[in-house]
This record gives sequence, structure tokens and C-alpha cells, in this order.
Amino acid sequence: MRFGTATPTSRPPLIRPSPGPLRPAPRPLPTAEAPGPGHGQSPAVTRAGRRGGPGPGAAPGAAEPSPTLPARKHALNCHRMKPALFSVLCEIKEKTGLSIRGAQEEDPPDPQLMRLDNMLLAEGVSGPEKGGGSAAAAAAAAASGGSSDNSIEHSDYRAKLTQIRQIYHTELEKYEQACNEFTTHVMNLLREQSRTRPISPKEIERMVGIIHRKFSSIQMQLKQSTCEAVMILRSRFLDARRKRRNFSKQATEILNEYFYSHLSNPYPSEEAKEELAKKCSITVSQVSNWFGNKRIRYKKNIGKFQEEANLYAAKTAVTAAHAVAAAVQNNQTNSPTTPNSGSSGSFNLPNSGDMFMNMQSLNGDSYQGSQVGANVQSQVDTLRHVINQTGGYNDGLGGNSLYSPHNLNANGGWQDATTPSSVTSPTEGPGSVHSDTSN
DNA sequence: AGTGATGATTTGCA
DNA sequence: TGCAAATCATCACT
Repeated sequence: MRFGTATPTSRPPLIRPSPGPLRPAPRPLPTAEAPGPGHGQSPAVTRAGRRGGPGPGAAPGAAEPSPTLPARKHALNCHRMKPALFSVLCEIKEKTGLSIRGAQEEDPPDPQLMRLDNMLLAEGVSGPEKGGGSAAAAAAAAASGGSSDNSIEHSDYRAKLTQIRQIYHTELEKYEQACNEFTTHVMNLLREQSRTRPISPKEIERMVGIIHRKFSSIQMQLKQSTCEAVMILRSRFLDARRKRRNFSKQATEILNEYFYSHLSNPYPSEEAKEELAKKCSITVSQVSNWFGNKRIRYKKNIGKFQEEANLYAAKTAVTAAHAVAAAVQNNQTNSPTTPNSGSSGSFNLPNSGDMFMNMQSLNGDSYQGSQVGANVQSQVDTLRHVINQTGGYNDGLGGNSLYSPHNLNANGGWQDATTPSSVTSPTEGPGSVHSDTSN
């Protein structure tokens, strides 16, 4: 980038654009700070020189022809009073410079700039490249559930962030380069001018400071717009969380099976949630959401869900029957010495009122295998009967270590039950989801 | 476009 | 912190 030439960018011009050829520059007024001998190329000087007219300092009506500007400057430089005059001027300037500096140099770090810097750093736009805002993307992904579907959006987010990062760095580099060039340019100018007018190094320093401040304000604009771009990208990405996508049929089936087989206590434990999440390829929080929604919606409209409940109950019962048949076979070969563990053996099947209770009794941890073996069909029939009979609420005997001890109260809400954790099936680990389901 | 279903979010409570 | 309830926002079907 060269100064004095228009740059074909959309950015605000770094310096005031010089008038184009269609609008000729107004003739510079003659000032005391006319360029020194090194600036013979200046239009003012050349024009004045070519015109040969009276110079800026020429006394009107002088009889003798006025000398050319370089000649006059030379004469001025060689004047015997010049050093003295120069030092006085330097002194004055030094004093005024100090007062100006005193007024301007208190420059605390801009909090807004710091905020922008921090944000860009946090988003991975500035600073060392480590996967381009991986932390932010990871956080966003975590918030969005982090399922495999999100990986596409995730990579999309990162790609866009990388793009922003690249643009930011390119622009920043341009600005820095421009700043350096301009500073050098101004310093050279001032150094040259310092031959004819008093310019102290401190003044040059101050000028450089001003230039740097100007450029840093431009950089701030760049940072600001970059931040805005990141925010937009981020909000778009995070908004994707709200983009609802129905769970797969299989996942819904699994969740429903669990729900209806635990109708007395549809509060899966953390372990159960994790297991369900794994099976359904969703997150634990999605499982929680699903159960939250399901409980509330079921409770609000039991009638509507009756059919669904029957469907899943029947399904579970059939699977249970198969499981029982298998258990019977097992029990025929192995002696049926399964102990009655805990209190589960005590619950009253006809009063149990939901699949969970029935399945609990069918599942092998609380029954005498031979008894159940003889009653497979009647058990299934009872299940069906019970399911059809009730809305699924019961008086609270269900539950094993997988579920929070809740039950439905008289108001139609599930409330705490007193079932001891000892009903946990000895044949299945506490983390198992299917301690009492057909899964 | 209207509507119900459904996943996600927010709010308030214990 | 987990839950209920209300609400939002989108999907899927008509």
C-alpha cells in the first residue's frame, strides 16, 4: 500500500483522500512552514518557481526582482541570526509541546479494546491458532447436545470461524503495514522539515504516537466488526440448538418402552438415563427433556396416551413372556434357588397397576421360578387386564435402584415412595436399563 | 396455511 | 440440582 494513491478497498480511507484529477487542488497558501530545500518537488514550490512571480515572503512592490524560493531558503539558512532564532523557536515549541503532551499522553488502556481483545482471544480469532475457537465450539456443541448430527454444524462453525480469523489477520497485517509505512513517511517528512523549522525529536515522537493512536482506532473498528461477525456466527450456531429434529423412531420406541414399563415411577436414574441415551444415540439431557415432557403430557392427557400405553404394555408383556419362558427353561435345568431378595416379592400384583410392577415380578429377582413358569400365560393376561384397567398410576411399590423413588399421588402426580433399594435385581447391574423391560 | 406433535428452553419451587 | 409447568419453536401432516 502506497500513500497518496487510492486503495481499492471498502475500508474507510486511512488518510484524507487527495482530490482527484477532476478537482484540481486549491493552490496552497504560502505559510511560514513551507517545505524546505528537500521539497523542491512540492507543487507549491514548483509552481511558484515556474511562475517566477513574487515569493511568499516578498515585500509587495519591491523594486528588485525577488529570488527563487530555494535561493531564499538557502539565504535564510545561512543567515547569521538563524541559529539563535532557531534555538528560541525550539525552546518555545518544547514548552508548548510539553503542555500538549501533558494533556494528551494520559492514555489508559481502553476497556472496550480490552474487551474486544479478550473476546477475540477467547473465540480463537486472535492469538495462537488452536483449531479456531475450539473451546467456544466445544461449549456450543455441549450446549447443543453434541450428537453426531451436530458434528457437521460443528465443523461448519469452525470453518467459518477460521475464515473470519483469516480475514481478521490479513486486515490486521495490512493495517500494521500501512501504519508503519505512514509513520516512516511522516518521520522522514518531519526530519527533513526539521532542517528549516524547529522540530524536536519529542515532537516527532508525539506525532508518531498520534499516528499510532489513529491506526489503533481503525484496528479497533476491525476488531469490533470481527467480534460482531463472530457473535453472529455463534448465535446462528447456537440457535441451531432450537432446530428441533424428531428423535428416530427407534429412539422414541426405546424411551416409550421404558416410560410405560415404569409408569409408576417414570424417573430414570442417572445411570438409566445414560444407558437410554446411549441406546437412543441422544444425550442424557435429551433423555431428561424427553421424560420431563412425557410425564407432563401424559399426566395432562392420560386418555390420549392410553392407546399408546396399551401398545407398549402389550409389547413389553410379549417380550416378558419370552423372557419368562427362557427363565423357566433355565430353571428347569438349574435348581430354582433364587432367593426372595428385599421387599419386591411382597408386592401385590393385581394392585400394582403398571407394567413396571408386573415386570418386576416377572423378571426373575423376586419370584420363585417354578411358580412363574406355571403362570406365564396368566401373568401376561393379568398384565393386560391391569393395563386396561388403570391409567398406569399405582400406589407405590415399584422401583429399584435405577429409579428415583417416586410414585403418583392422589392428585395425579408422582411422589416419593418408600421402596427400599434392595429390590435391585441381583442378576443385573445397577446401571442396567432393562432390569425390568424387554430391552 | 392451519394444526397437532414434539423437542428445547425458561421459570419457579423445594 | 432436579423437577413441574408453561412456553417457545420447529416439524410433519393435512
